[in-house]
Amino acid sequence: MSKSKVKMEDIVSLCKRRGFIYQGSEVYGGLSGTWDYGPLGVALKRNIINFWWKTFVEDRDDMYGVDAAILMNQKVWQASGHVDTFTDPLVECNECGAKHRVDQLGIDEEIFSKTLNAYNNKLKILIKDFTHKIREEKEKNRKFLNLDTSLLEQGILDKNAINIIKEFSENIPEDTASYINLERLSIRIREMRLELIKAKSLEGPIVKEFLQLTNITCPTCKSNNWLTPRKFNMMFKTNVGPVADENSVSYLRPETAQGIFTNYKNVVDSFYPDVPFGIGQIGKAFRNEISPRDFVFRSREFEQMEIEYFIHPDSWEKMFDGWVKGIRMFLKELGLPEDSVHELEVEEADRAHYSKRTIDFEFDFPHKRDELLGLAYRTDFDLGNIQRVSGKNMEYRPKDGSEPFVPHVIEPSFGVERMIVAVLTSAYTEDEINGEKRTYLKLPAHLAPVKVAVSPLLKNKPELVAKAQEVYKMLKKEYGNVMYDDNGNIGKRYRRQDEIGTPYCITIDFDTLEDNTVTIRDRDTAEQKRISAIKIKGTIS
RNA sequence: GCGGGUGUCGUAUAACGGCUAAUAUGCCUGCCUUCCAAGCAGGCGAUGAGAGUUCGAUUCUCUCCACCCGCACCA
Repeated sequence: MSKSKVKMEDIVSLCKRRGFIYQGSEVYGGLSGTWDYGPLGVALKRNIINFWWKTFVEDRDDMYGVDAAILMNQKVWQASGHVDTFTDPLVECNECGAKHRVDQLGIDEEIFSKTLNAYNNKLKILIKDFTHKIREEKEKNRKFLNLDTSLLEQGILDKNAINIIKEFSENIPEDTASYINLERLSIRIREMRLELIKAKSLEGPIVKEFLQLTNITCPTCKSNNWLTPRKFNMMFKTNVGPVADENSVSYLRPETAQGIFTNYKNVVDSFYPDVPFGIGQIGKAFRNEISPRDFVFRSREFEQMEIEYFIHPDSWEKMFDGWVKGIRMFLKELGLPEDSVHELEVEEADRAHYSKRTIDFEFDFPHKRDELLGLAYRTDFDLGNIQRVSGKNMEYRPKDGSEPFVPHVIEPSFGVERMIVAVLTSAYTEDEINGEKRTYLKLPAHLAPVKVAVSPLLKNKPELVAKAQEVYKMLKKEYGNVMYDDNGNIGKRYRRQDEIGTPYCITIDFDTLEDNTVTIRDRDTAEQKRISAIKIKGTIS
């Protein structure tokens, strides 16, 4: 597996030193998986985001933008399947401590299901026994209290038993052995009920026992000594409003896509675009990753740029190919070398069950080759779910009167942070100028945080400074991201600008005062041209 | 989450159970400098957090936090 020759630590160091990216909450010792953007980082990020938006939304006739709320109705995440699929049952190995997803340990489903049935039968027998014993106690006219009334409410006990217990529960209990036994039995029944419910989602003691008995071993250390499997939810949970109860539960969105699907109908109602059309969105998403890693590559708070492209199911292959081409072009303009980008067809077994085709675009990152973005054909899975759960019709009615249909979607999904790492990795370059090493960022000009730096050749010559200020102000007005730099000597300034990827440096010297020409220096070649000051705008792209 | 490693000025490194914690670079002020990190003078700036051992801890021990590597996990 290939990876970049650029070292992540060099990029991290440069990002910190030059004000691109800092550790989140750094003064307090940091917070795992969070990163803050400094002045140059936010500029780079904005440039990437804006370029994406322009390319895929603004410049196209078939695209619409939205910006949905991060907090959404909890039904969104039930309908999308995130409440289930983002709740992974994990089990920890008692020998080596490694954690594994229970559903990936190779459990035989048939045997497991039989086990659960057997357990359920055992439970039924206990309940029968319990009911029977309560009757006996009544006949002996014994009194008892504090039996678990939730068993009654859940309909586990039959009506007769309920009546019997109700009748006695308000009376003072007699302290008898049979009473204690009954109480124990009721607790046990409740426990078993709970265990059974948990086992169905692959957690709890039943699953633990099952793993031991069927001799399922730890993939890491091959031992068969497990702790009790429990759930790990990747979604950040919170409560909306002052009362923290089940109804107020919400989640920070783990992906932005749902904000698009939930607005699909709104956009159609407002604009009634012809199919195919797409909705694009850029925004933050949150995932409580088990282990954030590799600088900003995998963090707990990240930004996505996503499109849901709504199509007629008959045309999906053609549309899919169109997106592959569009993405290739986009990546090229970000300055990513073609031989560092790899398109990986995701096999059926590995892709989401609802996807008929997925391509991962991978990149040779400093840590390893890893996923940069994904392109997935999601069929009508999402709109279908919304239709089912909300009861609202999601069909699209073609203007030509042909058969209505629920549109299928093609989803290109970009991670902003991954783009940034990829762009920095591609841009990070070391070479030599006059025998001296230099480090510079070979950023495409349209992404550079500073587009052009303006310097007076000497800063103790007022006439040069005045002229340089004049040129600086003119360019600042035009481009915005222009820097005035009079630090140290001219060579130093060039190197500083090289390191932050400024493509052009303009120097005002004594000739400028005479014929109004300046020198413009190219970052990559370090070559200079002398041009008329009024032609600067036409020269820098 | 496990195992291993690391944590000292912004960055990269050094040192030490005790004296003012060093060097380079960067940064700030001033001087100088006619095109690729020149020079001079002055200055700012650090032992991740907490506890313990000790007369004294940046150094030893423990806990926590963060990052890096491997494993595992990951639309």
